[in-house]
Amino acid sequence: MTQPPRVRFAPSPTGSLHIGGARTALFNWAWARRNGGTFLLRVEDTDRERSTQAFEDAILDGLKWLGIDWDEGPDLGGPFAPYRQSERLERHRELAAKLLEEGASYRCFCSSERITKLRDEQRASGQNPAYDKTCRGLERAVSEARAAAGEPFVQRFRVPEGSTTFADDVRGTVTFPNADVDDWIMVRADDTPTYNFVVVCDDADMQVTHVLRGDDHLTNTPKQVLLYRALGLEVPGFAHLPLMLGKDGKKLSKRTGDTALQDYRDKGYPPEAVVNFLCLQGWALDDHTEIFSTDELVANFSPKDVGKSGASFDPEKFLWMAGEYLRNDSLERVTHRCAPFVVAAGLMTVAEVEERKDWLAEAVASERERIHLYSELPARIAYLFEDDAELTWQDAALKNANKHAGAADTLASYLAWLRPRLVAPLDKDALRVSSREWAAEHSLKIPALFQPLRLVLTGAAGGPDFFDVMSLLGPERCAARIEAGIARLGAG
RNA sequence: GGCCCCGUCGUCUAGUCAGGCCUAGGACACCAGGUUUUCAUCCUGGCGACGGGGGUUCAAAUCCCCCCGGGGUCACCA
Repeated sequence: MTQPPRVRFAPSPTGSLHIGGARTALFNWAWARRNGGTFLLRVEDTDRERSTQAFEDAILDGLKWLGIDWDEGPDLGGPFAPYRQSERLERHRELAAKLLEEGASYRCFCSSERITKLRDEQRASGQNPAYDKTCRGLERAVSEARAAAGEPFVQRFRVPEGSTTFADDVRGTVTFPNADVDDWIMVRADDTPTYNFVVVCDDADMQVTHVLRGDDHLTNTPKQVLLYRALGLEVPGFAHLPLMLGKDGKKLSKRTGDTALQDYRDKGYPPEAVVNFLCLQGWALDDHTEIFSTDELVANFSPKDVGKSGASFDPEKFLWMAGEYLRNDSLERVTHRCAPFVVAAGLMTVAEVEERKDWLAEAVASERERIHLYSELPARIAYLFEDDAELTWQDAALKNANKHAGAADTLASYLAWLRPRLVAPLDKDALRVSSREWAAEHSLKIPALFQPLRLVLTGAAGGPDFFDVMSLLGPERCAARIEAGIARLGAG
């Protein structure tokens, strides 16, 4: 290994962070961390119309949420500041002027109307749309004179003959015939530089050694490689990551569903699960490991191991993975992360969450194996917040209870026995055992007691062990629910 | 359409570079059992793929050719 790699993630703040972009960032970051390299962030905000500070903030926030940190960036600064493309305009112009001076690029006075017409005609006659190089042969004096006279022009790159080859860690050696590369525009008529131009200027200035980015940039690469050479710069290594596809097999787009990272955050996905799942789209730790930590990613990731084919996003597996993380994480952290959703659902206030932290943790513990996302908790524990006399009974639960004749009497009899044993804190294990004994002594099958009991305590057909529920409810509310239930069952 | 890329269970993938260890492994989903007071978790088992056709070879998911299918890209967007 030579120098530690310098890699970058360069989002444009024209929208929220896309999960495909998040994966690209993640791979870049992992590669840098694995090799003791540098991971930098550069904001590509050259599209002044659509770029906003709010999007930039949201993108950085999303990366942080995933646990990605960076060594240089718009917020941190660094040795190659500024890290916002719009702030590097002078440097871009300097390099553009140099290229023009050297003849590596040329002024093109063709109007955009002419170009559009040309393209239409080419397409109509079955040709490939490309600039016809009308201005390529303009003599320097003529070019200078027309520019001096105020005639508008763009600056085009003079693509040489031959072919362009570059190394790609994912695809191997890639070669494009230069004949297929258009004399592309570097600087627009309004004197602003275009993406393919600035990306090279900035990557070169920031001494980026490896460019890992989406596959959709593959055809831009020969243009950029040619530019590096024209600038007399060393060409970096590339790795074009296969695109993440939607269910329809097409490139994920904002239209086909939840592609914004923020959506997953809002939905209550654990960020660790998001990281893990994203990695699995195109990369695998080995032949059998599904769940792995960020540390394991960092210890093993290489762009050379990324697959070539696109991956269709599978929401079901994603949900499963979220559940895995939720079940295996510490109770404290799961509780902490569930709390905002409990508050948002109106079940508890922020103050209550703080005061009854242990109680909430107990509630989380009672339900965590039944949920996949933090956001699913409120609905599962809502029954604990209901009025004891008017608990909502689900049909399935009532049906189960009614399977047993004399359910109301059974409950009444059980409550008489239970009441003195309802204390706080509850010895759940002891009560579970003795309750079963009670049922046996009264010649009752276990379900004949427990199904009616589940109905009156939770109102649901399924749910946690109800000695957990009793503990959560506390002695008074527990008794109140059973009493109310007996009355309701008897009346029904 | 031109150029480029990709093609292993429905999905994510291991295996392809260095042909035999692959009667193709793991995971999600699905199905069937087991555990459990219920639901869920968990455990066991099952279902299920080398896109097709030709070669090369003693031997091909792996190498070659053709076909088919899918995708990306062709802006004074990034």
